Amino acid sequence: MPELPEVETIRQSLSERLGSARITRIEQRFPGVFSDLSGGYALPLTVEGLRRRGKYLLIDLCDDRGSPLILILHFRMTGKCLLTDGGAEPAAHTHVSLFAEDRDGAQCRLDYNDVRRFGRIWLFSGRDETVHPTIRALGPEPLSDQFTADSLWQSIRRHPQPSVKAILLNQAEIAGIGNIYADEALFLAGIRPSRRGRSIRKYEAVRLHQAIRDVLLLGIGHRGTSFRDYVDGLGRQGSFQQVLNVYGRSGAPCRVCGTPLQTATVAGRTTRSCPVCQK
DNA sequence: CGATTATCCTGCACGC
DNA sequence: TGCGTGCAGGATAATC
Repeated sequence: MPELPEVETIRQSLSERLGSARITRIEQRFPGVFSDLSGGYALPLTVEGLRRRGKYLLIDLCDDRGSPLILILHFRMTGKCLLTDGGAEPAAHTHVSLFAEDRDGAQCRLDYNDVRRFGRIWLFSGRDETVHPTIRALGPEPLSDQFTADSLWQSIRRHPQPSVKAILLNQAEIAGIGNIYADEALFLAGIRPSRRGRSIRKYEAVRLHQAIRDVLLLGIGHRGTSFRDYVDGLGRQGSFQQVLNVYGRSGAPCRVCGTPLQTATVAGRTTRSCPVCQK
């Protein structure tokens, strides 16, 4: 379930080698995962850089005629990118393979693998990721200056009825938070996930804003959370799962007060919290 | 119209 | 051991 820190780590892990590669061939196995321009481009495609927006990985490309293109990936739950020398056969459930050569002329291959087929890949002409309607509708990047305590406070005020967790998961309000980092941020902020937006006070929004930034930066620092499936673009696990406070710790003692952590369904998602530390 | 719920999809843990 | 069941969850469609 790659969220912002995982997608950022994937971006970093792929940047060095893929960031200057030339894609010579695209092989598509399972139809439906990848939607391209129906061949409206000329191979090879030169990679000009890798960016991220929310949970989306953006790969800037330039085709053989000099036309800019953008490849957009969303991993959803179990999507993975794996960059290898291409010696081994692609793993099971590999839906798309990009055959490429790196800066040194060495062959490499980027496999998109997704056992549950929830993830999607799009190829658009141009460089503007906002041609993708969902990306256009995304809220601020939580690690940018656009995301402030006041912008979070305004987001909460726009949604008095839904739970504060639902607001954090709403990509149109804040981009990139998923179930793991929502639970962790709410724990750090000392706020019960089921609290309705209308019950949140401004000082709590200020705390939550700081907690969101802290937990995302911590997640990136640990190179992501390898709780179940996640590995980066070179197949390496992250380590944030070792220091999670609540996610996946139902019934385990709270690291702060020792009370058993509780589980509930909030915003349609399994939600863990400390009944004592979170008010 | 905003909020909530169902749907997609497969591997794995679990109980009997 | 084998089999059935439920669960994981991001975005979107459907429904309330």
